[in-house]
Amino acid sequence: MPGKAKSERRSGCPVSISLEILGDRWSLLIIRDLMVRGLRTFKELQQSDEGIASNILANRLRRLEAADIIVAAVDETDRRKISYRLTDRGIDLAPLLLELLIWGARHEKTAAPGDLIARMEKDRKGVVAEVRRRWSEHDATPFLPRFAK
Amino acid sequence: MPGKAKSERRSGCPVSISLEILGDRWSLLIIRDLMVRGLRTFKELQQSDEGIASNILANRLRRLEAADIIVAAVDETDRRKISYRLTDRGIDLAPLLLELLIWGARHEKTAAPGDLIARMEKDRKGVVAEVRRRWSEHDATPFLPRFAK
DNA sequence: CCGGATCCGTTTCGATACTG
DNA sequence: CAGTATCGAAACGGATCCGG
Repeated sequence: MPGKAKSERRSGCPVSISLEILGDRWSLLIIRDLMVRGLRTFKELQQSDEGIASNILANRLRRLEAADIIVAAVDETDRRKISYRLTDRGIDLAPLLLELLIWGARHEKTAAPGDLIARMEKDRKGVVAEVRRRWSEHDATPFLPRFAK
Repeated sequence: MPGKAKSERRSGCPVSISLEILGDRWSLLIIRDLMVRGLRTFKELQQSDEGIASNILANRLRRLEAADIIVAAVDETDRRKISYRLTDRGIDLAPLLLELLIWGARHEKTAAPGDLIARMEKDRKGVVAEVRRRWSEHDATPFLPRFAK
């Protein structure tokens, strides 16, 4: 790669650093799909989110991997497939994602399972614990069945 | 290929919509500066975050305003100044921002007030309530004194 | 087929300079 | 002070190609 070191200023606040990884339209969406929708493979992720370009998806996956938020591993059941999983760091994003989900449900009137969100809001800790439990057990069950298309 | 509308695909999940607004490196940073650092004016915001370009800042401020997350108003004390404030929708982002802060403090080892974060983590509700209280009272006091430069 | 890599036109970003 | 104007650089994203 020619020409790498360019703009090298950043505020030093942890939030900034986090946003250097998460601060784009796709990264958190990918994490949501992994965490909450139970998606695993490149193709599943590509078909979700209604059309992320394959090169962009590949780029984000590598960035998230480099940030130790996800890991790529050969699928246990199907040796040909690669499945992406959240690391502990990635799972720790559950509270953040939950709040994002809650905020979106509250303020964007997209057809979202309102009652489910309401339950989430009342039991944040329980929800996060549930996500954590499922992931530690390698349970691929989607937490949310599906969002409105 | 002509015929189809251009970029008209988006998943419909509230998270996606939210990320259409928040999904960039600067927006949440600006919100943080308003909410947590007590910054108000264009210049303050520009000098914070170590160098956001003025055109980008202007652009983001207008986007956030269009999304009804912030409002621009003539400063009460100084008629020449314009001060930006969070709307109710914006204030509702407090839990999200708190989680982002916690995650960053946990996983990015930037010089952050670790004990303060720890207290935040133990009393999320209290912190959010405090932010809400200060904003409802038009109290401009920064919640966090200052981050490491 | 799956998981990308490459090419390439378009959009957006961002640094600097400038302005009401 | 609070922004525009400009313009090169980077990112995006669609199509296509490719190794396993």
